[in-house]
Amino acid sequence: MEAETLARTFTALADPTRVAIVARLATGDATVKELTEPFELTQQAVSRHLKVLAEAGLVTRRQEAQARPASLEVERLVEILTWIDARRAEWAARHDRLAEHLRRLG
Amino acid sequence: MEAETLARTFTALADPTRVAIVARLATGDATVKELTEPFELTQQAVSRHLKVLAEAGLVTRRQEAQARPASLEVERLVEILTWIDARRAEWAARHDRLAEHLRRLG
DNA sequence: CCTTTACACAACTGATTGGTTGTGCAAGGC
DNA sequence: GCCTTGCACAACCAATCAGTTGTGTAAAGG
Repeated sequence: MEAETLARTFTALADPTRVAIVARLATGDATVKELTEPFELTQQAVSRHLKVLAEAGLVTRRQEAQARPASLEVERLVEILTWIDARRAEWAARHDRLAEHLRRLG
Repeated sequence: MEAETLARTFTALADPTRVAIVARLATGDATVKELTEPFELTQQAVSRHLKVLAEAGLVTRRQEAQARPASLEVERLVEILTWIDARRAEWAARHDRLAEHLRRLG
């Protein structure tokens, strides 16, 4: 994944409230109303946070009578997971080579 | 991990340049000078990005003559990885239950 | 010593962010 | 038809951010 796309996803998660919302949505869908109370925010604030998450592709919305429940898009999270694991692997490979080098020397 | 700590880490990665710097550091340590050219930034800009990454614990600096090379702190990345995987697991468990439910019905 | 190298700190600027209040609107219940 | 519910859009505000230029400084080389 390119740096820009990834940064956009990270930007959406660069806020404690949104991180908490994502954690909440992992346990089940929720409406704006349902998120308003626990997070002590106005309905508008929650609505905006969900919009940011939706624009980053971390969340999808659907219509259900007057309500518009939000669903977590786990695919997006997995993309981050994949990227991080790739970096971790590069890092680990480098450190393995270093250890091997030191082993040969000693 | 709490939402706030995690958001701080995500904030550091909420910029394409810093994501690219992290990717670069995964392949080996680098000085400010070495990062300036490929990213077409001033020395000061790179220095600031590294400071943000360091404050988030994603990078450490060390002194080496006049230079101050930056090292990736893979531990921090692993913390993100762990958190995301936990959310993914919750989400998956929920969807398994739903599938089971539908299977029983059908 | 004096210069060069590699870097950090400070002040400034324009853009973005997270929050607010105010308002509008579509879907149901009565 | 009217009221309530659930939500989104718009305007505004203070704070933060990413970048710039300008300047200071510690370490190494001549």
